[in-house]
Amino acid sequence: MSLPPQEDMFAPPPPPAGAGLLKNLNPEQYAAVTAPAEPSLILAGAGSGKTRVLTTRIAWLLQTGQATPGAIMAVTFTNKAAKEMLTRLSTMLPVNVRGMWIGTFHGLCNRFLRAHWKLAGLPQGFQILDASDTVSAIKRVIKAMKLDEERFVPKQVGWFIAGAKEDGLRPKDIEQRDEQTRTLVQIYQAYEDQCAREGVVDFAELMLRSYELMRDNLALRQHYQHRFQHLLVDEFQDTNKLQYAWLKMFAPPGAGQGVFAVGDDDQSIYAFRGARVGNMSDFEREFRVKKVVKLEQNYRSFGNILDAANTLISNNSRRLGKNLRTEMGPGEPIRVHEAASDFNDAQWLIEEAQSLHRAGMPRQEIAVLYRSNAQSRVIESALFNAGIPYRVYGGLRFFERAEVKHALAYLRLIENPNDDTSFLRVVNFPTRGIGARTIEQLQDAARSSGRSLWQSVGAVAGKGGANLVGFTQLVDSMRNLTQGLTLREIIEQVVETSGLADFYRTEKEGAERLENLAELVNAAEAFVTQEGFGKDAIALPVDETAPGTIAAGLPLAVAAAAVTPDAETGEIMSPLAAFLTHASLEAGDNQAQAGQDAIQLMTVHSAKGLEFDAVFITGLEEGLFPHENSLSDSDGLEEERRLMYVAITRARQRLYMSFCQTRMLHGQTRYNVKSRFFDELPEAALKWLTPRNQGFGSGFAKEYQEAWSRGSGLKSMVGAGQRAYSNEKAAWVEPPVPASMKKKVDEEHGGLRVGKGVFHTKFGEGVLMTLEGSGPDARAQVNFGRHGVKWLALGVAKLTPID
DNA sequence: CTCGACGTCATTTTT
DNA sequence: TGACGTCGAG
Repeated sequence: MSLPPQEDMFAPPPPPAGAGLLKNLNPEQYAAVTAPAEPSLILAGAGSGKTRVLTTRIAWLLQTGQATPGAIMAVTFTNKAAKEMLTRLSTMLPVNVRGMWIGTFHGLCNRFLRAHWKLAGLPQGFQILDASDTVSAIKRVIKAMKLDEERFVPKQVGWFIAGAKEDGLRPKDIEQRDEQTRTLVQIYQAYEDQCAREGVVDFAELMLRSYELMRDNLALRQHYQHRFQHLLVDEFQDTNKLQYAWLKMFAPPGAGQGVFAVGDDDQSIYAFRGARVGNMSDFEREFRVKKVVKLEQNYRSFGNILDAANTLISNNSRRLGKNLRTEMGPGEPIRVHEAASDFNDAQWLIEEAQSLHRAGMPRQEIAVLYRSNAQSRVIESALFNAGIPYRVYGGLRFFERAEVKHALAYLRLIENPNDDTSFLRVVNFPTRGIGARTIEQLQDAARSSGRSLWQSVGAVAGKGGANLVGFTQLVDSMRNLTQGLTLREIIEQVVETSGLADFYRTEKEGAERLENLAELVNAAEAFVTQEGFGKDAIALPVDETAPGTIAAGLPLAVAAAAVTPDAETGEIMSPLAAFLTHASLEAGDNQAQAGQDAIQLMTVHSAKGLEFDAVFITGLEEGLFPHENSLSDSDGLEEERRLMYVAITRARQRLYMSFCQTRMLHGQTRYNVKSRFFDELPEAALKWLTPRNQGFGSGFAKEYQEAWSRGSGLKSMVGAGQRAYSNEKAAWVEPPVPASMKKKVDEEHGGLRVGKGVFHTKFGEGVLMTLEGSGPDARAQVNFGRHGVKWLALGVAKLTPID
């Protein structure tokens, strides 16, 4: 390892290289950033400056001359994290980002396979199937094999295949114990053949194919192991078996020098999709990590919040051990609220959120977290009725939208007509008289000849055949028309020529879809102009030291076979192909109602990595959180607890936890018991907004516990719960209504009259039909005509009287 | 091909 | 409850 240049002994000593970078680091962070180039495991607690440590480490390695950009690889799970890293890095140093390999596992695999497509046995312009493409491809295989889709559900078969790949298993490696497995393996094999024919790979294939190539090609492996002196891994606790094996392939040899793994075992919440927390301790053992650095100083939350998090998580066994601390003081207590129903809970929540907002907190800084997506509905409708802007995460993403996928399918066909998935998607969209029979005939023809649908068009005669030929001519003409155009022009051309634009222009709901297609053009433009990722993807794996070749050290013969760039431009992909890859690899933002200041609604899972001034954790009920499906084994419960830990540690200043006695779930009312997690929190950090142990009394809880220990789930308790509820209901006391709130409601009440007109920000004008209740429970029934008859809570809905 | 009726299902999810 | 997929009728 090279050392910083020697000081001139007569000159005043300059500050050591990299000193500026290290200025405001705490001792733990400092130790991590400046760790020697040997395997390091950094246990980074929530809010401990993990990203800062990672990026500063890279900057420090570069600035002290310990590494060149080309010797650094940094891996993340999400595009967002990768971008964040690049952005921060560029503020620290004027670095040549191009030479570094910073990206997601899949992004880097793509980069690697683009460079070595020939060795990997892939076509040069291979395209990537996203999750839904994969399912539909598998569906086609199952249909072609004439198997029962009831027994072989495409989605589940997809899990089987992805699971196998993530265990590093090809069809031949799978033990076929029973008939079912035997058939699954046959499907797997047929699916692989189909992918090979069509020149496409799925996400898991990106990983597995690169892993195998590294494993089987000594020269290549030596090249990369020599090149990457420093391998940095983010969110290490989320790696699966294959990803860990992949990392070991790239790790510099000699006990894995320079592998810098950052993770938090307490935030491992993805076991259900194959993540192995165990990789952390495996890494520690296999790489002989000398010293684990723990980042325990938290810069995000106040003391009560951290106390809650620490106390809760201490109930887990099998931890690497870590305790967060803060210098920010205890702050406010955690506010706990019990509601009679999910409806009431939502009303309370938005009233609370509104008062935070009135006190000056931006809505963006308020997050509502829940365990499962279904829980968002009540809250959404309450927010909607009250006219409060909100944003729900987790919806359809940009590149997953139907109209966008249609446009991409045409673009993919231009690149590769043998892409049957794309062919089927748009062969009759917009409709051009090609029916199911015709397509079936075509599929039969293709199957028997082992060719693609496109290649089999000629073989299908008859009335549908002519239309099919028309379709291929259309795609051919698009290919001709777009020759030599810029990416932007190509997409504009295709959207028009394909008939998509006209289709959506006539469609009554088409305006938004047209906007999205216009947005696709913008995205393409941004992709081409963007520094870093975009250009990298196009002018790929050309080594920074000698354009057109890859780095020295790789034997010539391998090099020649490995990288085959365009002789003139050095490009190995067309901008279009690169953009299509980008579209598969990055699904885009969940751009719901972006722009305005809105309350953030999301699952606890999607909140990981985020932070907010105020956080509401809702639905803290047994069976929901922890979820009933996770209770069968202790691993499941521990993961739920980690999930709760993640939820708690999202909050900076203010944290609310709420639960309700009854909840509408799957069209049935469920009667709930508060979450066991309340028993695992420090009493001193909590402040109950509602009287404790009201509502459901111990009677119900006991009955519930008994039912549970008999092995029957919560579902069987619905009847019993009902009885208990009606017994206990009389004991329920409404919490005292703050005078201020009462007054406000009364005032609003005052202006409204049954039978008179009212105005609502979302529904417009309506007629007030009924007024009932008082205080926070005051409700109004309003007929909004076109929008129907609605019940609105006066505590939240903005209703103004009109004459 | 389009539309409506009916049946089924219901943690968590990135790439 | 409600979203989604499949199937049959027009």
